[in-house]
Amino acid sequence: MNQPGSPPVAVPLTDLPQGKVACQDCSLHQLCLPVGIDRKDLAELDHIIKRRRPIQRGDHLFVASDKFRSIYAVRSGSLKTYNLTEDGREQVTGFFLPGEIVGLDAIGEGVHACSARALETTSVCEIPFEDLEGLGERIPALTHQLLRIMSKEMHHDQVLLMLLGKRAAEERLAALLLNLSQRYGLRGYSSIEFNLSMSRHDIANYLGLAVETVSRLFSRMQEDGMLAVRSRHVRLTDIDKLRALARV
Amino acid sequence: MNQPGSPPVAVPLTDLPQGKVACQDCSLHQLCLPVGIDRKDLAELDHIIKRRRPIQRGDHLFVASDKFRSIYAVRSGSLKTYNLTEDGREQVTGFFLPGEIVGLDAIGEGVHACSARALETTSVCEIPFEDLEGLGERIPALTHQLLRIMSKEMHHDQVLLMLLGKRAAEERLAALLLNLSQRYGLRGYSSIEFNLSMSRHDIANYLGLAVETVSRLFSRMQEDGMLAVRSRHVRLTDIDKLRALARV
DNA sequence: CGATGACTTGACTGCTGTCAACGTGCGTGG
DNA sequence: CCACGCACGTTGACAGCAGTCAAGTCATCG
Repeated sequence: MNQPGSPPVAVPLTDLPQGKVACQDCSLHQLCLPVGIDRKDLAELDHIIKRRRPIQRGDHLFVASDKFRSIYAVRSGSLKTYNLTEDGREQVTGFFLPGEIVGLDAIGEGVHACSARALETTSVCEIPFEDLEGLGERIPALTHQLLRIMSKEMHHDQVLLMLLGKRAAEERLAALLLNLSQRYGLRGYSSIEFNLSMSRHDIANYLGLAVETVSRLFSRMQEDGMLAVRSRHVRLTDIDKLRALARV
Repeated sequence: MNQPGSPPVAVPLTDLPQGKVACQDCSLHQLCLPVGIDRKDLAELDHIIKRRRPIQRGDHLFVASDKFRSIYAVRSGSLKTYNLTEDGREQVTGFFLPGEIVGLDAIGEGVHACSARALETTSVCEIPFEDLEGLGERIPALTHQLLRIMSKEMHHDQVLLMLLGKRAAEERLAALLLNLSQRYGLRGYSSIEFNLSMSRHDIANYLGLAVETVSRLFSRMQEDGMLAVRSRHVRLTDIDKLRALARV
């Protein structure tokens, strides 16, 4: 992990052939940028993508105010994105699982608007944006999928806004757990039992709560029989109860 | 205004030639979709745009779950977008001023994710999304600008997330006022004196606060000499103080 | 096995929401 | 033109949820 105090720097990563899986053969095919793109065009997309040595827990993929060059698809592991206030407080704005795209909010200004940091050992596919735009001119389906992904992320942000603006602490945590459950499910993992890759601190931060509050909530929800939690391992034992709580 | 109780419906609007200003001649040219697009291509864009009779304060431009057909550029007036929770509570997610684009978060699902309602008499340019995508295939600059706009809106959401998650009530209001100030300025209005088109209720809702809190904050900030407020008219009398408060 | 960071639990405080009453401005209709 | 009604906005009193501070437990890793 980067030492606190020293300003974070995105780790410079050398290209390595290891773990190179073509888009066509990638298990995340159905969740990622390739959705709706035919085999031939996929080969072209594959061609511009750079695959890199995995980054370690705590390493930065990019840092706010870095020049924007690429967007990134998570291949394995997970990331968080966050912003810093001037006085150094952090706001976690998202968690990214395999198949999800990070860095889209930098397109507008040409500079990264947030920082992205690995929650565990994580590999990503780097997609140089200039190349992607060029490719998009010849493959409309690619642009359409990019627009869809961005639009969905806008939607995600709005759900989060709703959580932070209108929901009590308990509802927020329930909503996050159900959201993660669904996303793990889509990725072929269990949707009722999973390991959180993010710390209590990150969860609290994302939900706009204090760590202690999150901790108390986990305990209470366990007492109430809706989940079993031991450290970062969570099992949802009463999804309906959770849903009622989250009102989703 | 729609009667409370009856479910809101987007007003069906007939096309009218009135107030028809071509994109080339529109004063919002530099703020809107046309940025970076040359004169010839602009004529094509102009061709697909529909201009409509103004909608009245309280009318809906679209409602969440409406089928997605078009995005809209605000020509004059202003809008708010909002979501409803299942139990009917509202979360305002954005205010839109002339030159800003509404409806982008519907691209992903093909269905509007939020509702958009006029805060005052408002005219919009309707841009059918299918046509726009088609045009984008021939005019890459158009797609680029669309991506930029979406990316900027993602950025806006993240700033708002930061406000709701990490900021005290006073900082939130200061940040909103400075943000509006800047946006009014860009549009050629005064950036230190303006009329809010949104009610205290909408402001409170947007900032995740109670109306009473917002009202108290306006009073306190006036006592502290950073602004003068009378009903919806606001004059920022000490922008530096406001900035210090908002920490922007 | 000890050190360090992550997490939990408890005690207390304070910000902001809720409830309530009152003031203000605007449009409508007599 | 004025009186009325209604929506919007302001102010005050009070309470509760969640934050802060503090201490202690647990887990992980060298």
